[in-house]
Amino acid sequence: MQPPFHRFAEFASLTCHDLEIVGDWSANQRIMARNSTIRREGEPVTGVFFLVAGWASSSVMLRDGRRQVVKVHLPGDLMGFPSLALAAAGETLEAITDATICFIPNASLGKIFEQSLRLTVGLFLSTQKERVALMQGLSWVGTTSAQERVSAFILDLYDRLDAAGLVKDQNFNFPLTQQFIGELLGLTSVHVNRTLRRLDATGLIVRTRGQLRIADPDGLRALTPQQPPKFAGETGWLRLCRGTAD
Amino acid sequence: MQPPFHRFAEFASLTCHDLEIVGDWSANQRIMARNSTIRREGEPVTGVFFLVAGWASSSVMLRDGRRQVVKVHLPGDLMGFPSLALAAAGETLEAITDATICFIPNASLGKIFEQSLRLTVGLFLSTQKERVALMQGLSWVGTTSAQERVSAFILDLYDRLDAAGLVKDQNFNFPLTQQFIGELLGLTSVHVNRTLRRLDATGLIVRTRGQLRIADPDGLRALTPQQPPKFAGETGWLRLCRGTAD
DNA sequence: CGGTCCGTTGAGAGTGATCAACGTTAGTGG
DNA sequence: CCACTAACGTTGATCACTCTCAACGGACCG
Repeated sequence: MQPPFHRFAEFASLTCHDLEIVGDWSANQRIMARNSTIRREGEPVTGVFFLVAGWASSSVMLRDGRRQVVKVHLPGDLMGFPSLALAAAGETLEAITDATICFIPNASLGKIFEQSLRLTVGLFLSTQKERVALMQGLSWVGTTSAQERVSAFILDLYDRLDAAGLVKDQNFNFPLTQQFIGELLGLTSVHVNRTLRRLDATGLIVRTRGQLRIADPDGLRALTPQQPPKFAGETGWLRLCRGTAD
Repeated sequence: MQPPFHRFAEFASLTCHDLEIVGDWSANQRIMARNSTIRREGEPVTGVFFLVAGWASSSVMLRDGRRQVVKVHLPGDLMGFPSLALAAAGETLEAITDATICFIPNASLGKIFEQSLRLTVGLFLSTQKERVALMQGLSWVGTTSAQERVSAFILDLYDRLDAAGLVKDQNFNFPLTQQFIGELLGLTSVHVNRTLRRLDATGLIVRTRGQLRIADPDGLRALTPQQPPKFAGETGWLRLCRGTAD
C-alpha cells in the first residue's frame, strides 16, 4: 500500500526525484503501540516523524502537570517540526491508536533543502499551514463557547480525515477519549461529555463505540464560529517560485 | 540606524551575500500610522512584511465579530507568513503604534529559496519558532487562570523586547490597551484590568502611563505556568545542514 | 471646551470547574 | 467463559472564576 503522501503534494505536485526522496523515508517504518510515547518533551531532537497510519498527538506540559494537547495528527502528517527550533523537544508526541511512523533524521531533512527546491517550498508552506491551524485552535479556545469549540473541532477533524480518505458515509473512526478532547479544547472531560451528549441529543452527531457520524453537517456548521480556511494549493508554490509579483 | 536583523541571525549568522539580500528589503520602508491596517483578512497575499520599528499585531476574526489576537509583533519580526499557505490572507495585520515596515513581495521570497540555503533554513526555523510561540499561547489560554496568563504574557514580552534591545532597567514601552490584551489572552478588558491591578498592588509590576516596569521578575516568574522555551540558536542550523546524525 | 477612548469600579449572572458517585466497557488472567 | 480490574463515560450537586452590564473619571485630542 502506498503511504499517504497527500500532505506533501498539497502545495506542489512531486517530481520523480522528489518522490524518490520521500519514498526513502518510508523504507524503515516502525509501529508504535497505542498510548506509547514517540518522543517526550525535553528529549534531544534528532529528527522528525512522518505518520503513515494511525492517530497521534502533540502536547505540551505545564509545571503542575496540566497538559495542553496542541494537535491531533492524522495519517500523512509530519510531526515534531516545531522542536527543530529548540534546544530540546518542546512537545510530547504520543500514539493515540496503534500507529505506523517513519523517523526522518535531521540529516535527511538537510538533504532536502540542498537537493529539492520543490520539496523545500512544500515543507515551508506546509509549516505555514500548521501555523494557520494553530491560530485557528487558539481562536477557538480563546473566544468561543464549549459547544462552538466542540463543533468546530469535530468538523475540522471530519475535513482532514476526508482529505486522507478516511471518511465513509460521513462516518469515521473516533478513538479520542473525552479527557483528551478536553485537554485539546481547554475544557474538562465532564463538560466535554455534556457537550457531546447535547450534540448527540440534538441529532447533529451520532456516536457509536469508537465511531462518529456527522448526521447533520449543515446544522453542525451553523454552530461553528468561523469558516474553515481555504488553502492556496499549487498557487502557493507558484507565488513563491514563479515570481508572479511585478 | 541599522534595521533590527537579530531575528534573521538567530539560527545562522549571515554571510555578506545574505546581508545584501536582507538589506535590499530595507530599501523601501513605509510608515504606518498607529491603529492603521497593514493587511486585512481576506485580501490577496502578494508578499510578507518586515517590522523595522514599532509594534504590530496579527489577529483573526470570528463570524460574529469577536476577535482573537494571535501575536504581538515587535521590531525585527516578520509578519504575514502564515497566509502564504492560504488563498487569501487569513490574518489581519495592524499597527499598534506608529510602525516602520518593509514590504517583501512573493518574488523576493522566492529568490531567497533559490539563492541562499542559509537564509532558507533560517526562515524555516524562524517559522518553527513562531509555531512554538503559538503552542505556548494556546497552552496559556487553554489551561491557565487569568493571573497566570497575564504574568506569562508580560514576561514573554519582556524577554522579547530585551532581545530587541528595547528594555532599560526592567522598564519598557507598553502601548497595549487592556481591551487588546483581553483579545490576546481570551479575557475581557474588565478582567484584564482587575488582574493587572492586582499584580500592581502586589508590587510585582509598576504601571506608569505607557510604560511598564517589572519590579519583581522572580516573583512574577513564580506565577508563570511554564518555563520559557530554550531555542536552538546556531545548533538548529547545524543540525539541518551539517548532518550531525549518524 | 467638548468628545472620545481608555481605565476603573461595583453588582449580579452564568458558563464551566470541581467533587463525587455510579454505570459501562474493554482488557486480563484464571 | 467468567471473575476481576481499570479506564472511560455519565450524571448530579455545588462552587467560583470570569463575564456582562453599567456607570464614572481621567487623559488625550480636535
